Amino acid sequence: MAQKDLEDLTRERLLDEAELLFSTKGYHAVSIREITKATDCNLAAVSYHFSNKQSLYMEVFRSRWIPRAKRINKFFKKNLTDHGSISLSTVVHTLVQAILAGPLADEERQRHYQLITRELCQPTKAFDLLVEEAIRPLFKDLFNAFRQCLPTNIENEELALNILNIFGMMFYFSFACEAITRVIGREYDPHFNTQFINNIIKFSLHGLHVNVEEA
Amino acid sequence: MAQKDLEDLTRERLLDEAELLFSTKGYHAVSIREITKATDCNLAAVSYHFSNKQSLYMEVFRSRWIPRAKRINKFFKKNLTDHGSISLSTVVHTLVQAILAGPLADEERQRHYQLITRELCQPTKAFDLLVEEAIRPLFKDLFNAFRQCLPTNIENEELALNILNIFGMMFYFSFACEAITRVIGREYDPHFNTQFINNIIKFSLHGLHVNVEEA
DNA sequence: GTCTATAGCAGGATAGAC
DNA sequence: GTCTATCCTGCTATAGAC
Repeated sequence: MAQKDLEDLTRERLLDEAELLFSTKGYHAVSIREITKATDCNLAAVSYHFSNKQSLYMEVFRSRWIPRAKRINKFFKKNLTDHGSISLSTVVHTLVQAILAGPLADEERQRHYQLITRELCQPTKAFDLLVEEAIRPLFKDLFNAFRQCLPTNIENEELALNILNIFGMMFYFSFACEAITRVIGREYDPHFNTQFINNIIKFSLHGLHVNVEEA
Repeated sequence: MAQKDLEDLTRERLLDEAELLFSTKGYHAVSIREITKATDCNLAAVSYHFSNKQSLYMEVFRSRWIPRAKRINKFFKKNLTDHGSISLSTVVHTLVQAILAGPLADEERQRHYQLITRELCQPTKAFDLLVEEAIRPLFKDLFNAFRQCLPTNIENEELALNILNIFGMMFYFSFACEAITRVIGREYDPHFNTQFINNIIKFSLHGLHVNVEEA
């Protein structure tokens, strides 16, 4: 049993370090040597636990990224139903909070969105998994939620584009944070965080082109 | 003279192929062998013309990316001044058209924004160059243009965030086009292009929270 | 300026001891 | 399950012929 724990521990720590390194540097810029060194274990451990580098990469998504995405989706759904009536303002607030504040710590969030941004830029077979397991379900929930509080004359295609717009803004502030810091000269301190989160909410609410009262 | 042209030709073709490969696969995923093979020239040509791989990468930005960004900036400024009075609608239309339609062909645009997305995700020293030569100048022009047509009670910080929002949406549709196609099941045909461009313009105009008439 | 040849190294993967 | 030792491929970079 103690042996079993130890196995798992090495395996889990490999996944943690791999995710961190893959997200910050990208798949090809990271070597197995670097990962095992950071994990403080032997080079052969990757082969033993995951058989090869590519499978380790996939496993990072399977056992780290997707469960985290599901937590976010659940957080969104729960907070939405906790509100009695679903208004547009509620949906947007809940969505943006789930993605940009939500259940993730700041570094965890950055890792999460840098990983998917690399896949968005150049999808691999990992992306198919994400779409099926996490992206499409969230998209579907969002679609239904918005449908309940937007005028019925808005077409499906326009609604889809508007949802993509909101994700565009949220992703941008997540994956490009180092670059944004350099350009506008502000750190992502808690004050700035709430500032751009509120700004995205406000921008999205008006962007959706419906006059709404403050929630 | 013919000799000189030939030199330049190899050098230029290397830059073209390098940009294409770096943008689609990322720096580390591309080897000099792959670049020279695609250029149909010798492996040593990179060393001769650029001394090493890193310098070739930098030169792609210096001689390809930045001139293209300057063309876009010029396109924006020219079209803006061609309109007599500067309204908010004009600024947003002109910006979005410059970035998403503008002077670039479709593949060229995708290359352009995939390259910078990789730098946004994980800035290298190339990014400092881009900020100085292209990003800050455009940002400054945009700031001035918006200042002329937005109520003066909007703070600088909010305006900056709103500009970033718009860029977030525009970048997203550019670099993630393959992923978006997979998720929503639509190709980037000319019809879809105009559709999402118009959607971003509309969303941005309302997002900026000022009631505007159609231009 | 272009090419061949090669030095020298880092990477992924695996066999086999413990 | 962990580790050492090693194979082998593919990379960057360069020396030197043409």
